[in-house]
Amino acid sequence: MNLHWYLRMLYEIVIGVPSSAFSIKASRLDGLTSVLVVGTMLETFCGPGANELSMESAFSMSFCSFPFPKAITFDERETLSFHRIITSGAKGIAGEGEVQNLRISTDVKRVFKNEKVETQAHNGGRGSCSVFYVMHISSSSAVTDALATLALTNNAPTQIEDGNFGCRITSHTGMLDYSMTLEDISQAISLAPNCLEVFSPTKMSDYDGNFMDDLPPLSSPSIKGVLEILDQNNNGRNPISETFPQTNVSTNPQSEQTSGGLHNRVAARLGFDIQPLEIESVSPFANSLRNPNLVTSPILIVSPGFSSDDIPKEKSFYITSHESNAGPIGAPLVHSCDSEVVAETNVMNLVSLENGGKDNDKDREYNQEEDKVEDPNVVVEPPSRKKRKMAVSNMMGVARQNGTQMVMIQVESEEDHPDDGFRWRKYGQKVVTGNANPRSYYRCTYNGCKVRKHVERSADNVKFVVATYGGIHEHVPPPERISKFGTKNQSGSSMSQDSINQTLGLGRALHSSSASQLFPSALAPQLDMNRNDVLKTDRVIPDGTEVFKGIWERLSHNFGFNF
DNA sequence: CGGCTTTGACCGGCGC
DNA sequence: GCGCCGGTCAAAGCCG
Ligand SMILES: [Zn+2]
Repeated sequence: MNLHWYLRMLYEIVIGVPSSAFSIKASRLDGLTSVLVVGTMLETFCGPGANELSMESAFSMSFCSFPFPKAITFDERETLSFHRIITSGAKGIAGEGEVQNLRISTDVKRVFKNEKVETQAHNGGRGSCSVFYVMHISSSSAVTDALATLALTNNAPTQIEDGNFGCRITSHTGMLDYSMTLEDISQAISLAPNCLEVFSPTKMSDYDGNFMDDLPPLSSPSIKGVLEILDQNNNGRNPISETFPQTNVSTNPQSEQTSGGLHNRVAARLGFDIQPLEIESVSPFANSLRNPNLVTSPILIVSPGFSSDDIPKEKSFYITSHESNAGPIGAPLVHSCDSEVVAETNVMNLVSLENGGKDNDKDREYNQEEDKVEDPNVVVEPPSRKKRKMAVSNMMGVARQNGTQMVMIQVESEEDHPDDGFRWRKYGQKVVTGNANPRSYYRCTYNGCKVRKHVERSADNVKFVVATYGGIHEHVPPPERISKFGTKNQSGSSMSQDSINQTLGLGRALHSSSASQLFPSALAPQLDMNRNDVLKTDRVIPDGTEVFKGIWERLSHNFGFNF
């Protein structure tokens, strides 16, 4: 193994890439951090001393109470050492999780109709991290995809490390994510005595001061610096083998030394100090506000007065208050963004369209409400709406129509009526002006459920299917779907009422998921961790192309790499 | 026969 | 008021 290369790659990938490619400020602090490839999988690890990590959104699955096969039960999870859990609209990709020896892991598989697994993502971690962040999946997946691509392209050395927190990813998969709920988090907390706080942002301002978006530019350590650190760390010990178990997670964060801007900020916010960071990874949310081209999202906020040019024929689009009826948003789309390595269209943009001009008073009212729960990913982008829209691969929008909340989701799909977890009965079809593709009307077949939706192929791009949901399911998705895998909730405990309420979209508790905050999850397709066949609708993800390009350029420039 | 789609009729809101 | 249009109804048909 070429340690030199390894270290450089380590730095670049773990620190440099997020910074350069995504404007995610990050820094490498004391301790070992590694990136390696096992077979076709990329692995990243944080060594001893790590107490905070933001790397992989899929990790949120580890804390989910949602019943899915092979779920990691809370009491099995090595969460004891976490003293802080930070979520940021994270969603774990639908898939399965399992406990492997000495690590927490989640496996994510993308399974198509033919049952063939196309991509996989695997995450594993140990309790050596007392804190971990969960990045917005759209960004984290893009990052990890890029990293994986890069590492694989360069035949990164393979190394297996059992002892530490890490994630192993081949390629991110679907768009169907599970949203962590407060229930999940509270359970995690209850089982993580060292977890002093859970940061569950509910609106953009929650991130203020808690992430590095408003911090000075990252002062990336030079290669020399990295090597120096390496020398220090490697002083007599193998940086890789040294990583193991860290059982000495500090129980007294206040006594720990702080390091790093984010760290200081966090400490300040918390009122006490926390342990040094192994990695600082910042939510890309704020960055997306500034630079939508870097970190993108499939979410589309449709403002009142939205012109028909943007969304044909929807007469009344009003931003809703996005109350907190969180729940699984199943939008096949959105949030997850991940990565099918594909076209540039995979780069997602979250766009908040400006008012079209009419109903300004009302618009303003709605907008204000919107601001309160503004999704960090929302990008105000007045002009060139159409153009932006074209760049969006998956979108989600919220509107109010005829007094009922409407959620619009655009997802790439070959099927005219992508499966979203609920059962629907078609009750009409019409061709509406502005779109030669017929619009189909569906109503939820659940007894008494009033939820309806209409689905149509996008006039702009027939590859996309636009589904507009209205109403809230006051029930869970059809059991047959949930029990598809025939496994019971292995977390040992059944869903609490709150959890159920959230699932139903009735919950009023704040939700950790920004998406859930934005959208009445129950309106959207059910996010079902148990379904492997749903991912066919989520082919929208961000492409790693541009990211990789950025990485490549950076590597070439900094290190003279010539891949 | 249940569950679903198809499809023309119907209806109500809105703009002219 | 009239006609357009999006949305819905419901009878008929399809299918396993
Ligand atoms: Zn329903």
